[in-house]
Amino acid sequence: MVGSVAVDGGGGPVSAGIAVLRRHGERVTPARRAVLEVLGATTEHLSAEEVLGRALAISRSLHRTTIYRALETLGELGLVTHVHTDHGPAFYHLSAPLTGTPHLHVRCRVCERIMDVPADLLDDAVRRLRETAGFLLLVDHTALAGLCSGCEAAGGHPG
Amino acid sequence: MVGSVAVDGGGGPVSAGIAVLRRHGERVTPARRAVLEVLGATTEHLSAEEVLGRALAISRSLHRTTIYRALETLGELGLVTHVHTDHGPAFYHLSAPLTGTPHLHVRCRVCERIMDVPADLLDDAVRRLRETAGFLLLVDHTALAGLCSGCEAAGGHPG
DNA sequence: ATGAGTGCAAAGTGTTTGCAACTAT
DNA sequence: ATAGTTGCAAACACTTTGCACTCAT
Repeated sequence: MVGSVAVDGGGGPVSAGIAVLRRHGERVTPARRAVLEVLGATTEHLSAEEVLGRALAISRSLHRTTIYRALETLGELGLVTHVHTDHGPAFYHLSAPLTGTPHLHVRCRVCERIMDVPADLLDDAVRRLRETAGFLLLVDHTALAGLCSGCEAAGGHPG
Repeated sequence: MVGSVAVDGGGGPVSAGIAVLRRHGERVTPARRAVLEVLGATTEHLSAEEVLGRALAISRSLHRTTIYRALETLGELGLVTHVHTDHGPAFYHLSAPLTGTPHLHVRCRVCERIMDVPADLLDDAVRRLRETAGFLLLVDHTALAGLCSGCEAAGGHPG
């Protein structure tokens, strides 16, 4: 059930997300509500495990599997986005239409933190690859790896 | 045991690799030899599982674990490189000093094939991120995802 | 001979699936 | 009422680890 999302109508990302669920005939369950609340309460990028941990504080009886399924559904509706990393889990956050701040991600190999980077960072690469190989780069679900300035200064190993 | 690699002395990547092993006091075992032969015989990018399959044709009694350990050792010596993908396994190939053809990788989300792309594809992004955030992008071990021209034409879903 | 390398079993992560029970509509 | 959701257990894919045994040096 793929769909598009409307911008936040003013009631905050949670109610905006719930409205989208309703509009698509999806049920509004405690699990989905909790996931929206968790992601709406932070600008961090959370792993499924972290979402579960915080969601339990809201709903108390949620299962890990349910979190994965809620994240999947919300993702299909365009409410939630995820980034994959080379090692370790995927990280989730509200998608740009809800937050209004599109961005890409990089991840430090040493401290493992996710950093937001400008949405147009890879535009040059996208254009080049389209022109030379006809390959359509989809850059938003993959975090490139590297060393943040702090870890590089500390002599961190590239891994 | 991190090390640097010498260019191929003319005897092909396998003997060059063996020379590097010796130079570093690493043992030259059937497993390591087989892995070098497998990767030296193709320009494809192989998963550990595929390396195992082909290596068994050479040596007959190798274990999956041993392949992972051989790939790790050869990687530390700079002989073998790997790329991570969003879903699915990592893919291995001889590193540029042995093959003489440096490149990066992208992967089609539909047909799952790995494609080589120019080594300088992300230079602009690397420079921008260094200048604006002091972040050192290490782009060589991560395959960006996308749609190859064939699968895009066929209406493939971005997944 | 001796310690690095191997085979095997087992565990470890992160994620998905099958199915009966539940609940939002 | 009833289909969509959930909880649980179990499987899944990929990779790593512990330990006794073997073989390259």
